[in-house]
Amino acid sequence: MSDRSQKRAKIEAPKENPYLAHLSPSERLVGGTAAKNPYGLAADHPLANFVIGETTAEQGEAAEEGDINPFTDKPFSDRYKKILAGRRKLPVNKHRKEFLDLIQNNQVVILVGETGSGKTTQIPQFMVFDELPAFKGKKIACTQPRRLAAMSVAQRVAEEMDVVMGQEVGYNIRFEDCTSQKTMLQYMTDGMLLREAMNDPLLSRYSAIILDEAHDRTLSTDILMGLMKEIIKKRSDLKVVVMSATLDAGKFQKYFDDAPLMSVPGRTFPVEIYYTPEPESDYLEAAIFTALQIHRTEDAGDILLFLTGEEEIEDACRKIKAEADQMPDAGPIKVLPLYSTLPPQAQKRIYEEAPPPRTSGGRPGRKVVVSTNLAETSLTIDGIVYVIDPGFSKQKVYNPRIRVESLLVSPISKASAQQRSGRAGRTRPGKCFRLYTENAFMKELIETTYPEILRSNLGTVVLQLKKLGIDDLVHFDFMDPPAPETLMRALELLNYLEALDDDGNMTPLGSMMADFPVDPQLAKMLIASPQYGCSNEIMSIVSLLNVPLVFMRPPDQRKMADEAKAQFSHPDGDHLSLLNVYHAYKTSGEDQKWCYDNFCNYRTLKSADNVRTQLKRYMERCDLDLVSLPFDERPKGSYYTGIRKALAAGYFMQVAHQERSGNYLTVKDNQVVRLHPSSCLDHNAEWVIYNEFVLTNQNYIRTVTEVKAEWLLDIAPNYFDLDSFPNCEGKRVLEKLIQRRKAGGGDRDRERDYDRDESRSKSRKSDRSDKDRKEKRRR
DNA sequence: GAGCACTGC
Repeated sequence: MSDRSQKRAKIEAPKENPYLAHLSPSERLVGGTAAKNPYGLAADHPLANFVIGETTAEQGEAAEEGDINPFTDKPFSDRYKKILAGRRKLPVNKHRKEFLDLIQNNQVVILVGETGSGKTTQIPQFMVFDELPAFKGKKIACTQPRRLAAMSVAQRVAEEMDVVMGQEVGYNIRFEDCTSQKTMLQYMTDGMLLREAMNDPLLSRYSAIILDEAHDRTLSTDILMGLMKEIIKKRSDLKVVVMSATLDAGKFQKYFDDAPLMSVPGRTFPVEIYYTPEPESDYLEAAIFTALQIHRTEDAGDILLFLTGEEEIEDACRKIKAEADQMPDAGPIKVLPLYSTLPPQAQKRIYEEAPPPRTSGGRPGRKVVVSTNLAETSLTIDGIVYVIDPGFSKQKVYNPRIRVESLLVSPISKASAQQRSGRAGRTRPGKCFRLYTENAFMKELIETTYPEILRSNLGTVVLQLKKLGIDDLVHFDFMDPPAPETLMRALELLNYLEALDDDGNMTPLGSMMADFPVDPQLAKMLIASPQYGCSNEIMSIVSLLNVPLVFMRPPDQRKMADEAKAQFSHPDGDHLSLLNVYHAYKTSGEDQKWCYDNFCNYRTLKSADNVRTQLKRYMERCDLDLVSLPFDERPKGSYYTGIRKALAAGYFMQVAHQERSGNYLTVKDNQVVRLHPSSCLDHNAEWVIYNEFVLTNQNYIRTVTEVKAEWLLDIAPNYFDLDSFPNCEGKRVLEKLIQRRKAGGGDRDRERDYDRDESRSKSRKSDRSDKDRKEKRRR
């Protein structure tokens, strides 16, 4: 006890300022001295007797049950009282005292709460009454991995506290800061808090930080947890609560040096689990069969089926619908797909009611939702009684050897299986059909899904850590330390980009790169772009690279869609086509109909424009010039040449060279790759840079633009140190080029670039017609 | 001649 009071020294009460008496407590706080503590409140104020860090559950509850809202000084509404009654029934409410005891006597508390426990809405409020953050000129933050959750929980809590959203309670997510000077409780995305930490490494604006959904183990949550361990050493006044849903809380507890753990039961209904007696050879077929079986034989109640991706889902939906419609002894069925790239209005259909029976008293109608992992955590569908879990999902994996991230259909974890089955018991008892054996569940499934940090390229993570002032990455206390090779790859990348020097220290350039909310390569490109006279264009291109594909291609209108896309094609590469699309979109007046007519995704373009506005703000903040080259500059083509050089300034490590065989080989790694068929690059380009390496049945490079070997040597001499190159044609070409330069032809070489550009474009046309003729002959 | 699980700044 005494230890704590030393840490959290009581604040001496200043004399109340009578001129502030007409203001609400939180308004009195802003900038005023009275604001510093609650003792500046009138004696009959609901919080008058509260001592920060020493309040009791009874005090908090009494204040909540009073007539006057202590944070606004307004009478509580009737709606508030109704909501309050509901809150009192949440499982977490019984643990208010226990929680306060723990948080008052410990700096870090781990809290395990199952779904429906109320932890996300109530715990932050418990803390508000104990911390009274506004009286200290501080705030309480509660992080969420997803934006939607941050927004909707904030909305809910604002209602529960009877305040206007964005005032005392608010949220802060990218593109939308819904907080004010008065905000004392702020929900936010974990990425947002991380970004804040990069500029305020002690997070001094907060008196308490709650990391919610920590079991999700997002990259940001993992970094934040490591950061919390650092910060609490330096800020004894900071309280930290780590909230998680799964049972592996012991791991969190251990990580935070045996912090106390509190467990709150959930409020869900029992779910009966069924396993298959034998392993299934074809999970898709088994899943469809099971869905139909349930539909024919089980009582009313909707079905949720988990599959791995869009194509599989659409396929399954068709088959289930077709077969169910053939069943004479079953009720009507409504089959609905759900995945993130589905347009929002199609996504909303999952909330539609199941169809009624064909005749009164007939077999029940049923809704079947066929979904990706989206329905496992991000979205909740009420009314689900039956869950079918084939046991697979697509997961990101990173291969540091070839530096490639890819998606792989993999078995899920036990935690994931549990989460899935839980979806059947939201509103009443349910059943979960696992399409694998109980033995497989027990012995083959891993406990929890590997955290993202073990499955990702860590370029951005390492840069962020450096920006946070963590110099010694090898000894940084990761909850799960990434493979040394993955860290090495990241350090190597950042060193070549000159974000880190040879000793691994962050350069001023690296510090600036970390400010941009994009991959390091793209950040480098943005920062270099003014030197190439084209920062306006690079901002547009980078924005489009940071949103999903803009080009729509409905299966039944492929030809039209491809024709529409061809209008934007630039012969030298896809990055320039993106620029064309952006420009056309802006010229259309950001017209939705124009997008529809041209097979462009309006929402995507709109969000790209949002991103661009943000990037522009960062560019200005970094004092980078916003410039364009004159379009009709002589020699011809220099406008696009400037842009391509700027692209190379960021992408010089993602280069492929075309061998005489016609194959492309990636530079240094010597992976055989092909241009993605969607590429608009229409001629044999010897050197290309690419945005993305897509690993499917074949190796593809996607979003590709032609560059010149000369540029690469100029831009990244360190990377193009040929001693480090494996033997290949590209290496020999570069060697010859270097020899020629040594012989003194360097500058003339560069002047001739543009001439060659023109001659190249001529030969390109003849290439094309050559090819066409050959095609015809073959037929 | 194609296949984008899901988030986030």
